[in-house]
Amino acid sequence: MKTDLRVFKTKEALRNALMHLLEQKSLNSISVTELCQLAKVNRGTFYAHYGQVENLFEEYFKNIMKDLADSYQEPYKYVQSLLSKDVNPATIRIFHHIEKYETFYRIVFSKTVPLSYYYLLFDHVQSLIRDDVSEHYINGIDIDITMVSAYQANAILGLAIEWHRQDFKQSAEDMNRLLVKILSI
Amino acid sequence: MKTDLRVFKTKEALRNALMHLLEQKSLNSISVTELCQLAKVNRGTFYAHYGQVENLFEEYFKNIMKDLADSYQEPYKYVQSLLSKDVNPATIRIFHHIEKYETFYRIVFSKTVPLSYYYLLFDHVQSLIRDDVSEHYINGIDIDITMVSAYQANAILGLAIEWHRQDFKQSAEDMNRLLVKILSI
DNA sequence: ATATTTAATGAACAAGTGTACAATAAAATT
DNA sequence: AATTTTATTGTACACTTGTTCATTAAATAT
Repeated sequence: MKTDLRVFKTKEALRNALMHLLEQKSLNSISVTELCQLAKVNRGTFYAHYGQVENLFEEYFKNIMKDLADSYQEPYKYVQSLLSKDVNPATIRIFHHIEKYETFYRIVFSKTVPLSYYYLLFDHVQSLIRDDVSEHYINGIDIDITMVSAYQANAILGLAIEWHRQDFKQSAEDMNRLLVKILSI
Repeated sequence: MKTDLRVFKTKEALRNALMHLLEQKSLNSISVTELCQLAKVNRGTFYAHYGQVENLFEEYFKNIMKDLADSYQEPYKYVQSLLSKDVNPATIRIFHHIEKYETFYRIVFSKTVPLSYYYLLFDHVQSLIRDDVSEHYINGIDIDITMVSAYQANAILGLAIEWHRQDFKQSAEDMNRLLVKILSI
């Protein structure tokens, strides 16, 4: 069953309005009322689809996460010059992905945003890493793969947080080199 | 200049009211109105001190972070049986600290809470780790200590997140053993 | 093309938000 | 103990939130 054209239109209008507002103010300061006024959508209609502004943002979020997964599938362009036994290409791609969607990640890493966004990001990175980890450490029987991937995924996100904190002044390539250096310690 | 007794009383009343409410409902669902009704404090008075319920919570937060720092100063009770060249006692104390304040950390790690709490926690862990890191890697000249400590601090918090996600079913000792095992890989 | 389905609208509601200000009362100062 | 300072209170205001429901209108199905 395909979605009703009217639903598609209102969702699109709301999505566009949100994008415009996000250029001016932070996510948590955007009210349902002003969003609906800009989108020319009835407030009741908004509540029929989303409970709060954050839920609308999460739809956009999912698109970005899809790109993260897609870029993981891509040929490993960036790993050739950065050979190191412990580095896997997936982690290396992450900084380029963040650089590509910098505007988005400035929101995701901003203080006022709910922790749930970080968790969504964490989940994706963790699952990308889990595969590589499980292949690596199949021999060590009683090691908790979930915990190891949680450890490694969040370690890399720690670099991303610090990168954001330093206003993304380094290039994605810089971050790659840094990660390889840390892993080689 | 010491704080006015009235200010102390109202802040105390609000703090107590918040603690009672947090046992029943989540932080983000507590309204200023109900908080003030329970605390028997005028709503205007609340706004004179805090802008939102979260700001009140952050005062409580600072006390917990003080304990985290204090426990770092304590004799290293827990490290004797867990000797490993790369493990430092500070990181090992963290899981016991989290276990001690489990109720609190269930809030800090909950999805609806703003990312700022995670950052406050991150900051403290990072600064605890930074000292050990800088002592370790003084020889490697061009390594960014801030980035390395961000990496390691968040790695450990990754374990904490996964611990929380699994409802703290492991003991703090279990988590210590796990961390040592991961670091020894 | 017409009938049917259903999404969007507008209006109205109780409740919470954030702010302002004069009146009051509690604490600090003399 | 009397005076001054200032935090708290009560009240009011315009606004946002989240929900409900009958009406309208757009899309789908016949």
